[in-house]
Amino acid sequence: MPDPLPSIDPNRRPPMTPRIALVPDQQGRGGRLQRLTEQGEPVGGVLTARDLAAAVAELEAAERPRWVWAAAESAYVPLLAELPDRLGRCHDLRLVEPLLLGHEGRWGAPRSLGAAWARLRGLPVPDDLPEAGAAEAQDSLFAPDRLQLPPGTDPLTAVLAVHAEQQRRLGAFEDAAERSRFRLLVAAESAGALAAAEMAAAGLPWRAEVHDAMLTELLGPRPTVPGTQPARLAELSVRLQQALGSKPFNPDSHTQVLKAFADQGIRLSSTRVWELRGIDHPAAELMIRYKELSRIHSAHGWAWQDAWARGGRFRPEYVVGGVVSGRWASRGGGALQIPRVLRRAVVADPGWRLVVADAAQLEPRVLAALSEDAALARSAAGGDLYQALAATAFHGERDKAKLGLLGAMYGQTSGDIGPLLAILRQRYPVAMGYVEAAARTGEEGGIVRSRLGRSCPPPSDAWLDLTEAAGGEGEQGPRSARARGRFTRNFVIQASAADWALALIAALRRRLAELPDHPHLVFFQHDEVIVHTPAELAEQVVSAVTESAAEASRLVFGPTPVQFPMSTAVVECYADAK
DNA sequence: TTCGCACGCGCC
DNA sequence: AAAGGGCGCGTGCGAA
Repeated sequence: MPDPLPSIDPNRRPPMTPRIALVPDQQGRGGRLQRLTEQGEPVGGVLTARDLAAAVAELEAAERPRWVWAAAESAYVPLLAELPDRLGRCHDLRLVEPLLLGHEGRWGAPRSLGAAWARLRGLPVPDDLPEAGAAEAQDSLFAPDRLQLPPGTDPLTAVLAVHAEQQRRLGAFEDAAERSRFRLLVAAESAGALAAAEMAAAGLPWRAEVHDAMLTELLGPRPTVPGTQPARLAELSVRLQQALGSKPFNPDSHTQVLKAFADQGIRLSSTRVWELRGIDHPAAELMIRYKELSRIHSAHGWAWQDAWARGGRFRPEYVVGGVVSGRWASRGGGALQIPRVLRRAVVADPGWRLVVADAAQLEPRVLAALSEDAALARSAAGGDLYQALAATAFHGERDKAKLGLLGAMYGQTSGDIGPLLAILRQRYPVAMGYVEAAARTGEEGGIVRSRLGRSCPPPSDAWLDLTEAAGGEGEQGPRSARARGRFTRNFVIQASAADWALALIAALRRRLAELPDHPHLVFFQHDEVIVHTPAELAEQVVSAVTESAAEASRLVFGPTPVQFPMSTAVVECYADAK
């Protein structure tokens, strides 16, 4: 019986894509290949390749298979520089294993190839190694074998067995629609592994001289002696001490700052900027300015540039599935937290452009599609969702519509948001009922899942003890129960938005590969992508983005009146995109 | 000296 | 006036 939803497939020939397992040699450039059926049965013999990249490139061109490997870090990254074209599809065992474990309620079980192999064979299951950054792996001549296989185990044998087992578990979903969506999740997560490796290799174009000029303007010239404070910070530090009439103190120390203000009779509960803003004292403004500049210096200053943005590219490392909701995390350089002010340094190469695209109001649209609330879907049928919501329910007051909807998705209860939530509940009972049901499930210790089937973590033992002890007393249950309710309430939306974004990335990288001259993804941040492209292809890239968003919507949500518009900009500099 | 935590702020 | 989901990371600081 055909699945009700198609899987991601460039040639629209689902679902029988040829599969080839790929295992590189421990050293050298060779490796082994094994053709597989969909179920993971070997077909024919093992092919040994002296030049793995050449063999892979040839098979990719001829068959467009789905490559099966233990992990992209070990199987794809080393090949990347030698392949003439990107690979189209893969099944990444290391990423699929935790998706399956989570769905099976075996959250937290070790996820390496070796662990999956051990479970299959009834062997002692090795713990996962702590995550290692790329720099760490490169520095070590004897990088640990991250596959965690028992000594003497043939990696190809383990890859084949674990892959067959994963395919069996995927096929074991009883509900056909659920199975189909989870298969899509597996394909999309694996596509994420390809995209992440490619983006790390490409890097985000970064003009060090622009960055340097900005730092110099804000902070003063780069200190020649490492470890000394830039001039502006040192000046502010002195002026702070004068303003507070205090002995020298370290403005980076919360305790010392609190004490210095307290000596002036100003009692602060923290040194947060919003709290300082309410203080009528010259030192407060100086402190705020100091924190602004100090933050830029320590988080994205010259040291950061030396470490992460050399050779005209910022090269972070993306961690696919690094957040439980399915959002990506990053390791090194704070890739997902580039301050807006520094976007001036992100500049396309000469003759090239940046296509900056973000999904407008993604999360409320996801809520509309998930909950199938017809009234909310009408507001999400295009254009400005908050404005449409305001026109319908908030007398045109957009701010109130936005605040209310965000509050509903995050579980906010306090402040003057109550009346807004009441209006939303009355006008959009289906959508509000959806998030409230998710919250109740969480409060009761249950599990919720994203649209494609990514599971949230179960409550911890400590949480169970706490809520047990509280015995459901109190108006809304104990604090920890309500906190978990907020988490699961948000999880269904954030994780489903991540599902959609992964599908977008998968579709977009496929469409980009069809264009000449390799426009390529260089940045991905939750609901935003940047493509670096030859200028003459920019409009085609914009079309590819728009089409990919429509494809992602169709794949993840099926037929829905909800639109997921992308706002796109073709620019030379990232800072000009908004 | 090293490690882990709290804080605070950057991004979504 | 503060508030409410998810992260990474630099700094200070006390414990080990």
